[in-house]
Amino acid sequence: MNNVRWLPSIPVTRWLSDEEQRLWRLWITVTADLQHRIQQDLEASGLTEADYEILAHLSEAPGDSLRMTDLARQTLFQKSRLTYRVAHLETLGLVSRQPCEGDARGVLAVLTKAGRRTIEKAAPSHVETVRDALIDHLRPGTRRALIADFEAMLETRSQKVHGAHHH
Amino acid sequence: MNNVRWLPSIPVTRWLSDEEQRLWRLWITVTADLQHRIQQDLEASGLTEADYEILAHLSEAPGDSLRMTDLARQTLFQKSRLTYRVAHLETLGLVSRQPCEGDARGVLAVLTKAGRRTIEKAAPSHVETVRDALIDHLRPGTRRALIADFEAMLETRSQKVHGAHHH
DNA sequence: AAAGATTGATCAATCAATCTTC
DNA sequence: GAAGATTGATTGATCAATCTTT
Repeated sequence: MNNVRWLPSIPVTRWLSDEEQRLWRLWITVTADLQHRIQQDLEASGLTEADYEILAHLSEAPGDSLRMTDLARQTLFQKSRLTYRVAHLETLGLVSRQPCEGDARGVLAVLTKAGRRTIEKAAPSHVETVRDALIDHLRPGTRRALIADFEAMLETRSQKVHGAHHH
Repeated sequence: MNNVRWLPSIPVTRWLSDEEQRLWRLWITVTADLQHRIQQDLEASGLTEADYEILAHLSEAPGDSLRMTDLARQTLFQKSRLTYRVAHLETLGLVSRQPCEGDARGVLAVLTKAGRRTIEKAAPSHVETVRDALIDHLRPGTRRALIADFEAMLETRSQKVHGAHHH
């Protein structure tokens, strides 16, 4: 697998070129600004970014519900974080917890009617924020190039992970 | 300034197209993964992402030092967050606080020798992580396109902010 | 024992005061 | 009073147990 292992192993740091440096700084700025504006926008609905993500995933799930583990996978949250956030959403009346049919260990997080109203009310301005802070500023060519590079990147990654399993 | 203000103001939500949606999901995934791997990598040096940023900015500043306010501006941190993080770095012996010449209100954060050793030790693998989780996966054309779009975006933004000042 | 989920303790981030110096 | 910086209180995130069911 490691086809250069017989070459002298000199740990040379490949520092960023001026252009790469510039891109990295811009990336940091744009990302920070994007996140900040998303948070600002969601304040009007009394939601955090994490809360919005949870509600969004539930609203797209069949039966407006998901098991905690599946929801954790989709949102990329840790289990404990999800537990705390869902508990919070429950106090707001936006989500309810229900026992899981056929598996007494499981817990189903279900979007309530108030939860659906909330996410549907918050969504338009959230999308507008994402557009205004990112998407609308990327030209069609940039979008296509990014999608291609990102997908190739994730493809490489999943192959690496898969490859690591049978060493 | 608002050249469409005489048009009927129908608040139509411009939902994301399939391609835009795909890009946005990829962006979220890539960004989350990038951040996660940066954190993982810095653990070896006992630093958080925030700590690294602070040390990095200090190491590039003249005299290895910056006033708290300036450091906050550069890192995009809030003042109180910076106070807590610098206090922590001080307990680690990586930064020291010194009174500010000529302005008794100011506090100078100064990189110590241990601080410089730490950042110089952490930097190579940090850069490698940034490359491996992002930069190296963007083709030259994608990089140029991104830089152009990002810069145009920030330019637009600063004009808007500037314009808002003399309403 | 492994999977699903929660809890307690700890650390980090945020917001609204507060304090000092300009 | 405004700028520079810190503090206290609160909320959020994380990690290592813990508990139950499979």
